[in-house]
Amino acid sequence: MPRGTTTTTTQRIVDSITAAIVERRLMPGTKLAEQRLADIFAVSRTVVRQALNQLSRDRLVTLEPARGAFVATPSVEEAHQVFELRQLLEGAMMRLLVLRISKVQIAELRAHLTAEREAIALNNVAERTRLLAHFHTLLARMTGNQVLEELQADLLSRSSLISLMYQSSQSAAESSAEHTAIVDALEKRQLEAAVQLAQSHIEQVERNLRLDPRVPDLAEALKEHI
Amino acid sequence: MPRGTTTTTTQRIVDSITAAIVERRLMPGTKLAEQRLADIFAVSRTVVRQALNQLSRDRLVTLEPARGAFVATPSVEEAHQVFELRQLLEGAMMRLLVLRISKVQIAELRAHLTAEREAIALNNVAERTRLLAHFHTLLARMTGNQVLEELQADLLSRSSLISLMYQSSQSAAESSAEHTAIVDALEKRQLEAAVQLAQSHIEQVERNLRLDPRVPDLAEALKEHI
DNA sequence: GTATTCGATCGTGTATACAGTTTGGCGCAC
DNA sequence: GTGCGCCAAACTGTATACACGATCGAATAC
Repeated sequence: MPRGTTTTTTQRIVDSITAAIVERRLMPGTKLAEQRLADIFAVSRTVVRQALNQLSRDRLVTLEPARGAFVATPSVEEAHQVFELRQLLEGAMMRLLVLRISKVQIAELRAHLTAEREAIALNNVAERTRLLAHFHTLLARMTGNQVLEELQADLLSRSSLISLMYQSSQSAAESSAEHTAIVDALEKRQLEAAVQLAQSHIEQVERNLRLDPRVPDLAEALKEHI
Repeated sequence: MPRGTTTTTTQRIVDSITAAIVERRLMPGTKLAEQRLADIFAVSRTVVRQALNQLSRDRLVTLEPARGAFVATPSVEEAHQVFELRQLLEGAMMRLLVLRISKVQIAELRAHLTAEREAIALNNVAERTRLLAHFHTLLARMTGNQVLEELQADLLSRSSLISLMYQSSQSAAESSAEHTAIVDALEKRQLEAAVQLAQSHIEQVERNLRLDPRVPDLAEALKEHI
């Protein structure tokens, strides 16, 4: 299809596969054969390859030479490193935001918090998951630093994959309460409190992953079916 | 050079172009036509396209739809954002390293500092530039966090492009002295001093860029030639 | 019955072909 | 002489073709 939307074709496939991964329709480790994807999206392998390359840069899929593309299976170590970096970054962001954040932005955050609580009250799982992640995107955006915002988006998508791989037992209500505490601290310009709250929030998210008892996927899968 | 040890054809071309950009053989704004690159590297456009896509993800080239690839010309704003993020990150790294760094690692840093001073004494410009950047790679590596290390590599390559675009008037000797002060603070586990030194070092690097008098390239170019 | 090797099939890696768009130049009108 | 428009060359975006390598199964040897 050579028509107009030239640049969006690849992106459409990237978005589609990303959504499929995040929404658990594609489980970690799943093979992504180029021709099958090409058939599904009614494009050539060329475009699919570009999409897979992008996804591999986002660490959502891994490319094994001469073997193909697979939905990424982040290791426990990688998971820890991602969350450690997020912890550093959120702390640093607080230092910026305490100085910079405006009343309008605080109001925007409050509105977001309300939306979070609504989705939780309605038990709208998909929406509440999206909103809980989007809170962090908002914070990054409010620094006014687009490079930082892009980095945050990167880390969030990786976190998303990690969370669904190591099923999180996180309580959404607790998360939202922690978000509220962070906004409170920001509003009062309490630097140390904001940093502390933001960092322990991320720590909490990581702690609620089932990281410890994991064994390689293969062994575990076999155990189930003896 | 940021990327891993995979020696595929595509990676070879990415590395080659990256080197050319960093070593100023390809100036910002230069058009990178696919067929010409394909001829030069004796491969097909397919491979060149993959390489250009990777480079655009690294922000070393920009892809304009239906127009082609160009060596990136980071804006003043983007430059500032990159350095702001680096400042945050280096500060955060200091907090980790003050807790984690070992005597062996300190020794490694000392050895590196010696190499820096040698290159400066010999006026070996290429080597001293490489070493001054590599100091920051080393710090990132010593956190033991590979995700952080990759991010740092990314930011350093972008900084490199920025530095050569907005010709830095940085004194290499001063930079190296600041590096030494950072290592001293780390060795003595002086948290606040280390953070302060690391951040003001990055600030210094940014301050030595010719960022201020810049206007959009077009307007400036016209001004010169009235 | 188990292990090993060989062959077929499938899939990736690269090259090439084709269609559509942008760009720069030439000519024509004013 | 200047400005506008049209045409051709060049280039990008996508599809297709082909070759090499990997994976899996079957058949054979032990």
